[in-house]
Parts: sequence; C-alpha cells; structure tokens
Amino acid sequence: MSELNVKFGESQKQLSAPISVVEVLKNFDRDAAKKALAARVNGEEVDLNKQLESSDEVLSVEPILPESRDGLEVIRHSTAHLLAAAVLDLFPGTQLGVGPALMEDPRYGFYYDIIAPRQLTIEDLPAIEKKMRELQKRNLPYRRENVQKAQILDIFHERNEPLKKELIEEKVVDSASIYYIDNSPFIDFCLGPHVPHTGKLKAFKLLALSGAYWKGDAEKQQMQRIYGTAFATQEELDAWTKQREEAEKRDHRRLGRELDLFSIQDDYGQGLILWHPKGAMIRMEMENLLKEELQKRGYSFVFTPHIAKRELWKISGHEENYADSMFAPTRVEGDDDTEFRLKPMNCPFHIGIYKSNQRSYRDLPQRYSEMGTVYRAELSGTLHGLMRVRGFTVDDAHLFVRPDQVREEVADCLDFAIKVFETYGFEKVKFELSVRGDAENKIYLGADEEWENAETSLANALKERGISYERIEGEAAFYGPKIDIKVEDAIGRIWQLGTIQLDWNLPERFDLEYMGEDGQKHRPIMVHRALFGSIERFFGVLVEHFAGAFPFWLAPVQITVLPITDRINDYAESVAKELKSLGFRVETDVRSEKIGAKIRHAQLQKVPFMLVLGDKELEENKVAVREKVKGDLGTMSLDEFKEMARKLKETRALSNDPKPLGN
RNA sequence: GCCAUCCUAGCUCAGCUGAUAGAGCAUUCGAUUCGUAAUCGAAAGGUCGUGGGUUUGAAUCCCAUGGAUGGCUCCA
Repeated sequence: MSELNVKFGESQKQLSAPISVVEVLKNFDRDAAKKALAARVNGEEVDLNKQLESSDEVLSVEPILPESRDGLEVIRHSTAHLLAAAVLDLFPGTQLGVGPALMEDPRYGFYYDIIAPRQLTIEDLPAIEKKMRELQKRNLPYRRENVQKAQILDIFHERNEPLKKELIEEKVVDSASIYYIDNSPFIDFCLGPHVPHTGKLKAFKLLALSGAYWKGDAEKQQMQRIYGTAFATQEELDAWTKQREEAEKRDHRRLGRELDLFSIQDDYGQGLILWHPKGAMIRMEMENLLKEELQKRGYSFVFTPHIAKRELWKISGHEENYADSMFAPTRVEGDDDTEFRLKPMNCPFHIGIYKSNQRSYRDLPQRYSEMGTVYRAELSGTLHGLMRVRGFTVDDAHLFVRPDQVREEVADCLDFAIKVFETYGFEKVKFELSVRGDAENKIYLGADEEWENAETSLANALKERGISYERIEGEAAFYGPKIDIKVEDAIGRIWQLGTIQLDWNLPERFDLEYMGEDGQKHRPIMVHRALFGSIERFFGVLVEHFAGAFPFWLAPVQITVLPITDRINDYAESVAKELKSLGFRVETDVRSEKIGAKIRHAQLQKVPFMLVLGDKELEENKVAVREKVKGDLGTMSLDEFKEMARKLKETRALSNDPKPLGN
C-alpha cells in the first residue's frame, strides 16, 4: 500500500493512499471533518470526496468551514446548483446558462440564468423553492467527474444545451470537471468545489426573477435570471432579512414622500425631479457648503445656458459619441436652419468662456465652477428615484491648466473631496484610478506619451496625499484617465459619486491655447471634476445615509416649538419669531393636540429639536428642550439654547450632542 | 430599450373564483386645553392609470398603451 504525508496546521501524519480528503481531515480533527463543506489541498479548493493519491511531496490540508467567507461561497454556489436542479426537475428541457455565487452584492447571494421551455413568472418561484427544499432534505450527493472535452460536448449536445456548449468550447482545453446530482437531471460543467450533499444547504431563499442577457451582451438573447441568497444558518438568513427591511426603510423614494422632499410625476416627465420646499432647503445648504469651499480654493463661478446650437455639439464630439444619450435637436419656429440641443454636459460652455479671451501662462489655472443642470435621455428602464434621472445638476468645474500644474490641481481636488465628504460623515471614501486597458485599442484618443504622463500625474497626486487607491484597467474615458470617487454610507453600501478626469481631447477639438513663457502657443489640459457627480444623486445618497434624520445644519426644519395648551401659543410664537430672526428654520405646532401627539409628529418628521413650552416655561421665560435622539434635555434659557444651536449650525456638526459645547 | 411584476381616495393598503367601491393615516369642521411618540366625534374625498374588447353585468377576464418597481445593458 502506498503512502501519503499530510500536514494539517502544525501537525503532520503519514496516511495510506488513496484516501479521500474528508478521511484525511478525520485523522486530524473529527469536528472539523464533520463541519467542513470542502477543503483546500495545497491551497487549491477541492471537494471533500476527492481521492488523494500517494505522492512524494507533503500535502497541506485545510478544511473550508461554513463560518468562513470561502465556506459561504461554497454554500451559495452549491445552492445555485440546487436551484438549477429544481428547475430542471420541474421544467424538463430547461437550458442552463451560468450560476455563480455573489459575494460582493449585499442584495443577492447567487443567481442562475436559464431558458425554460416557457417564460417563468414570479409565481413559479415558490414551487421552485419548494422543490429545492425537497431535494435538500434528501441529502443528494454532488458528484464530480473529470471528462474529456469531446465527451462533455456530447453530453450537452444530447441535452440540447447550446449555450453550455458555447461556454465549454471557449473555456475548456482538453478536459474539465462536470458535476451531477444523484437522482436528478442536473449536470453542469463547473470548477467546484461543492458541498458534499444537498443536506448541507440549510438556509436559502429565492428572491427575484429578472431578465439577463446571455454573456451580458444586449445583442445576444435574453435569458431569465433567478436570484436568491443563502447562508450557513437560518439565524444568519433571518438577520440578513431584517437588515434588508431596515435598508428599505431608508429608501430615499419612500423618505422623499414621507418627509415631503421631492416628487417625480408622470405628468411632468419620467426622471425629472420636482424639488419640494424641504428638499430644496437641504439642497441649498449642500450648495452653500460647496460654494464656500470653491471660493476658498480659488474657483470662479460661471453660469451657462441649458441649450446650445447643434454645431457646438459637433465640434465637441458629443454628436458623434454621445448622441444616444442626448435629447433630439429642436429649433425655433420659423427658422428651420438652426438647430439646438439640450446640454448633456457643461464642458463646451466653460470652454467658450476660456476662449473668449487670450490666455497667458500666468492666467492658468483657470477654474470655472457651475451648478450646471444637464439633460440626458436615459433609457426608461434605468431610471431610479433620484439616483438615475434625466435632468440633473452637476457640481461641475473645469480647470484649464498647464501640464506642469496637473498634479497639484488634481491633488487639491482630492483634498476638496475628502474635506467635503468628511463634513457629511462619510468616513470611508474610496478612490479608483481608472486607466486605459489595451493601449492598442483605437478608441483611446491621443499619444501613448500623453496617457502615460496623465496617469503618472494622477497617481502622483494620490500618492502625494497619502491616499490609497485601486487601479482599474480599461475603465478610463476614451479621452483620458480619471479618478472616480466612491463613498460608503452609514450601512455599508458603496455609492459612485464624483470623478476627476484629465482631458486633452477637447482642448484639441476647440483649439484652446495659451501663450507660454517662451512666447510660443501651447495647449492647456482640461480637468473635469465633480465631487457629488449629480446633486440629485448625492442628495438621494444623503437621505439614505442619514435615514432622513439630517444633521442640524441640513435639516429643513431645525426646531419645532410645541405649546402644551392654547394659552402658550403667543409665547410659542414669540420664541419661534426670535429663532427665525437668527436664521434658524422653525415651525410652531399650534394644533389643538395633546403634547404627545405633537412630539410624535415632530419625531416622525425627524426634526432635530423640539421646544416644549408650558406654563412653567412661560413664567420662567425658559424653554424645555427635547432632542430627537436623546429625548428630554431639561429646561434652559432661550439664550443658552440659541448658543447651542448656533454652534451646531456653524460647525456643521453631525450629531446634536450638546456635550462638545463645553460647560 | 429588453425580461418579470404592479397601478383602487393625498398616503399605505383591503376588495377570493365577475354582481350598485372599503379601512387606517392625512385633510376639513366641531368638541377637548392636556407636561415629552397617536384625545374624541363628524364630514368630505375614488367614473379603480388610460383606451378598446368579452359579458345581461368588469376594479376583477382578454388586448393595446402609459407609468412605476426589481433586474439586464448603460451610467453621474
């Protein structure tokens, strides 16, 4: 009998081969062997029933346990296959596409793309889930077999699965593994590993049915995608379900209605936002913060029209590269020769301002900023609340700089971004450096040297500020590399916001120049930069980030004055008036309601402070302060309260915690 | 744009297999004057997204169309 040396953690044993992985584990740690879903042998993920042959080298073996991330991935992957098995059982003749585990997407745990003999509807999901549970309870083993390419192709030919065949043709060189589940029509071509049998899949749920294009290509046929999720234990699944409900409560569309912030009405057009007074108030505060910072950082403010002659968009290249996203041309009554188009971007206008004068190297950088409202004809299916709309305002700026200024200007943009996002309490800001992919690809405009210089400038700016970033190949714009800004919100979701892009294409197209120190004409480089990206989207992100409970400086109503009885109404009005005169946003609730109801109303509206006023306060000329989260803070003089409020407003404090105010 | 689902009062939602539209909240009016998350009563409010069709009869079944939602593609 041949032998095998195996290492498990610190210990090493000699075992007789051949032997299955699970048997090996049993020799070291029976508990781990029992719990294991799969294993890693010399770092490679394998099934537990894989037979190990004798070998000269020492094999290191390690169980993959359900608690680990890899374990969860095995569970989700195996559950996706259980889903496929159930579908095949219920709908013979179904073609399978791909069915991966999803580990990054908080919404879903896995999916499987299929083409069933008839279109499935969501009403089919319960039956499929039921079948999955049935198969799960039968502890059906997942079997793996290594098969020659020709044979795999035969199998899927027989099963009439051309999509799988296509995949195999592409991915398999000579042989590959296929999986099947005993007593099930399921066969799939897959790397694995899987759980040893379906009994290990204890907590799963099907979630959604949607369309999905084969290989993600809109030109190819549309399949149906079934989404689900799976966890190691029912408790984890329950916790996930609960968290999902919490996230739903933060939905900016729901809060937008409840807090009367904005609306989108069919009669006015899809993807077009009506900002209600309260939403508009918040937006104004957001813009004020930006304006203060812009001014400090040497930006100029400009205003430009929403529409421009079609010729302009031809020069800028938008007609050629961006027409699909633009509203169709329009013209003036009686003049058929001149066409106009709504602007999808602000850059050409800012270029017009740059070009209106001769520029010297001493004039650069020119920094033009504008809250520029743009219109894009997004496909109707992509619209989503404030996050994806057809008319939105970019906190836009264009910097016209000399090549030697790029690094510093970009670095200042980074500082700017960090400063602003900190104010909103986004502790995690992610930067991604997107560079071109294949340099040979002719979609990228400009010389190699320009691309390399640009990338170096961006990377240096990031390094100079000590910012860690991720470098992403092939994500650059066709005219230049960029830095994308993403933030993580209060419940861990990532949002794509602004971007800093280098561009030498537009300066070329518009023939921009400046007079250099050497008396020669030079071409400036443009930096497009936006921090929020879209005010609408960022506002939506903020609503969800704060769950509608805006910090004092942003809150549309900062203080509600609540008289306990009608007798106090006059005093309440005088307190409100005084606070208003100081610039605070105050409402007074003089409804004939009990104080509990008034408080409840203010709480639901997420007003930061309530001033509860009764006979006692009137007599002593004081206010009883109730903070939204902390509750009753006790009585204080109006002056004390004013001072507290003033500090919260001026410092743009994130919490209404009165402690940092001292004394 | 593509796939699935949905559209009933200002909002959230009932209304099963076809038979004269319901509730809660909000609104208005009246009563109540109250000490930290919902006082009581009454009234008003809808040609059931829109347009066709089937039927003695349609919110309900069928077709078309608009919009929304979840995805795909795309993207700030």
